[in-house]
Amino acid sequence: MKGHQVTIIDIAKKLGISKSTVSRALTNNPNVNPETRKAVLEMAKTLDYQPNMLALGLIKNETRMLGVIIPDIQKPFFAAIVSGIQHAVGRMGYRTIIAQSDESPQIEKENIQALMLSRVDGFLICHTRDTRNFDQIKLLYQKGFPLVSFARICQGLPIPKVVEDDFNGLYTTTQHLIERGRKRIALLAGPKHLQASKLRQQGYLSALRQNGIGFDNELVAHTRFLADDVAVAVNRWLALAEPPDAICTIYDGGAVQVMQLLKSRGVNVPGDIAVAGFGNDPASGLVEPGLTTFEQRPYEIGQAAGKHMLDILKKRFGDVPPEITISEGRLVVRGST
Amino acid sequence: MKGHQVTIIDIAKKLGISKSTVSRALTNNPNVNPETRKAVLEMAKTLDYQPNMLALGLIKNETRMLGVIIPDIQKPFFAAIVSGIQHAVGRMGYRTIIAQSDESPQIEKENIQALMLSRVDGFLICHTRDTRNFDQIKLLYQKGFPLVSFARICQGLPIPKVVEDDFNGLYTTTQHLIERGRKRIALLAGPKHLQASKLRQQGYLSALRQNGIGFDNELVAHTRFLADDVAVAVNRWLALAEPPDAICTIYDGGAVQVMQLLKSRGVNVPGDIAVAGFGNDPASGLVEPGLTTFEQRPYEIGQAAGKHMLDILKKRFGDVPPEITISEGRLVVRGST
DNA sequence: AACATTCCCGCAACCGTTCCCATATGGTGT
DNA sequence: ACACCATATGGGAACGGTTGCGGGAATGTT
Repeated sequence: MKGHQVTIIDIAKKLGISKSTVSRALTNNPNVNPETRKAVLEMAKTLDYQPNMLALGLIKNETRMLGVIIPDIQKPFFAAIVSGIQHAVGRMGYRTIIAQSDESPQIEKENIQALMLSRVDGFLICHTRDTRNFDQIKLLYQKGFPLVSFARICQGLPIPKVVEDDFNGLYTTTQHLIERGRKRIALLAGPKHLQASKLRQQGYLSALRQNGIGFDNELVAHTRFLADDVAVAVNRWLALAEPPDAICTIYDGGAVQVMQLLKSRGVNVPGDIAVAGFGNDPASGLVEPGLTTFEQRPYEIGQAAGKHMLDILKKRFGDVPPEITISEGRLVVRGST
Repeated sequence: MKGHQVTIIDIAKKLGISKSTVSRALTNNPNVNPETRKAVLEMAKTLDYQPNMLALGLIKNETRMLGVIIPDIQKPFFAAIVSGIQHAVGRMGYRTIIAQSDESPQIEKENIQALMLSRVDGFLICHTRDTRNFDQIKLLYQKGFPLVSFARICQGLPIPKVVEDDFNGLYTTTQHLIERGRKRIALLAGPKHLQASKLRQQGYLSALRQNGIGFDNELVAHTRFLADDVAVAVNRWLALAEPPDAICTIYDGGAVQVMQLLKSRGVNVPGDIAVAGFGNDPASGLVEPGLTTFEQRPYEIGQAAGKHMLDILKKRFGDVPPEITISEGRLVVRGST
């Protein structure tokens, strides 16, 4: 059982002085006799005094805690982002409360509510794949909470955002496949309404257009990033009169699943169909053949998001420009193409 | 900028009653007129009142926050544990502050200090691979903090612990290799002082002994779970007059590295040397050939740890037995053996 | 009608800290 | 001797809630 907490009053009593003086001594206030300060500091050490952050937070109205909302910590992408955020804000003494939405907009909403009650000093949010209603985050904005949006961002709010190199990534990857002589390039996309998915699809389309390759609607499949969606898409493509000779995906997880499906069907990769991914997840270097993919550095995305948050927290009064940071990537060519 | 926070005093003023009554109405205290309560509740809603958890925490001396200390959130094992913990304690309204020690005992110590100041209601700790001094966690115990130790546990403290199926895992895996006809089975272990590594090594030794296979000290290598250590070990084994015909590892990450090294040396797996792992990390199903491994379910380990914590928090006064939970596993046989 | 009981409600203390204001003390300038 | 100032300290309000205690009004009991 936790016994009595040592408070500044205990120190004051032991020393026969007032708690005001103890407080001043502890906070490096100059209006205190050096000898008194020394005595207080010593007594604090011998009593093993620990300041009560709750009381302090009540006065200052800050907790030095940041709320981080992500869909799923078990995805390497989000884990790396979290790590980047923590290392960025940790240096300034901020702690992070991680909340998982499990890709549920409802849980996302509840998490925001709960963290608001916990009086976190700010939010770093990556929405679920299904979030279409941004009322909650707008509410946060209205209430004046420092906000940073990353990866799956909320548009239309003047807050800092950090995103992946979406357009460029798929443009580069598609270009690469075309250079490898592929003519019928399929695209495994994400949810239609998701901005990141849209941009990646635009990159893909742009590369096709620029190379005079006609766009075939049959070759684009939208998924919710679920294994079943991928299987349906691959089955459909393989059943086509003219199946694709390459499959470009907007996420590595999907690419790995595509490769496994093709392998089980006896389709040779890259001989019959080349496969490319996006992200350079740990998995992409492990599969056989290695997956060609557009590398992203989620750790750095996290760091950038964390730094934006620190900027807001610091300048609290001189508004921070709602800068949008694009995390640069590069193509990693492996055996799958 | 965050404007004025709505407090119970605001509600009280608007309604012309005292803040005590408002407080009682809001906390379902029976000593309040149903009509008054209704009025308060309505006013709270129209004013969008949010209770201040800091003030509440100051009184109750609790934060409903739990500190979780892990070496590295980017390791799938720890990410899954964190997820399990969060889902277990989240139902009871507890939030988790995740702190990474980056495998540094010093940072681990600092994290514990910082979270103590933040007045978390309890700690769930997995130590670094190098932690040998457990003074910090013992201090926490003395101070009466609810404590749960998992995976890399602190022995000698009467607190709940959740561990992997260490002994049994390596016993089973080694037995499997022997059944496959392997005679010279090497062991890639972890740090010598780490309890989990010790137990796994004992499982390995036990299986050898039981099958009348002599123990060869040359065939055991200790690592700090680093890639360089693995390379050194593999090089040493391959240079032996009588190289091993199987390599058993105590962690999947090491097994994957071993397989890559062997492949780059032109050694056939499992033809020349069989390889087995521990954990069933996501990677083990992706490599070629698939890695035979002893499955662990880190998500469940996290859940068990979270439940232990809830038990302590609930029974606060009727001590909880310092139970040790072993998370059962099973052998997953794939191509590498 | 007098008294006990119940029901609501307000007052004030408290949690641990910061910070403004008042005050005592001693030294300096005139 | 007096006003004046700097320095060091104490007192108390404030942050936003909870809670024990006491009191007044309404009701029930004899």
